[in-house]
Amino acid sequence: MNIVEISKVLANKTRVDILRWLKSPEENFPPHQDIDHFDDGVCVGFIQDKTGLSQSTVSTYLNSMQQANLVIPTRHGKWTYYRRNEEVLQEYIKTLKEDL
Amino acid sequence: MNIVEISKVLANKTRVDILRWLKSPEENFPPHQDIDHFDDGVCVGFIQDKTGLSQSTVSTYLNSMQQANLVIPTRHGKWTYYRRNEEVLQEYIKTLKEDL
DNA sequence: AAAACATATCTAATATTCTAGATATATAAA
DNA sequence: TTTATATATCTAGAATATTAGATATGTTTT
Repeated sequence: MNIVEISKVLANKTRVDILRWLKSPEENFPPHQDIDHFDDGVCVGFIQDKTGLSQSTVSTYLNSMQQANLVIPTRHGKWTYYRRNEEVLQEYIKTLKEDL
Repeated sequence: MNIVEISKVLANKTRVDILRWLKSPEENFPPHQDIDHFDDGVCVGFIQDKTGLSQSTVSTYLNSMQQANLVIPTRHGKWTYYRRNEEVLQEYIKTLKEDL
């Protein structure tokens, strides 16, 4: 867990928004086609629509968030679902509280 | 209090180090010339020495940290002392915990 | 097997950050 | 009141981040 790397992710409004949206997917996204839950998160296309940014930009953002271990991808057929990594998010906040 | 602006400050190792050093100045810096406490923080020169970076870079860093309200400057004669703004730091962590 | 769809990666242009040297300003010392 | 010291600001080059279009890859459908 790296404070600087995670802070870089949070240094962008869209990426912070994505993390917030993923906190309650049922409130922020339409239901998926094949499955009726958000246990593995939300597909890239839905996140892209919500941001209004290009597909490649959103994919790049999600990749950087994954590098920092803030989200976890799961492949379901042709879709990739992303969900929050609550452990790392908690650990980040705990580290800030204790070390910063 | 702006999550993105503060995260930008924390997205740099040196700036995180400075905040940590300022948490316990007596452990991290030599005593000042004119005063025998760190109530108003630490002068720029001491911080600069500890970072190993140029004077202008450190001054720029401290300025950005002040813009984000993470540190408070106080002028004492020809020196400027910087100390942490604990309220804003606490508020940032609280906001992350609640909103993120 | 070909076409369609979802996502990832590559490429490149633009914007921002990083960093230091030079210069300016403010205060103290001689 | 000139000189020295501490810090801030200006300028500019290098590095990194932002962003989208084009292309590649993997999966499903026909």
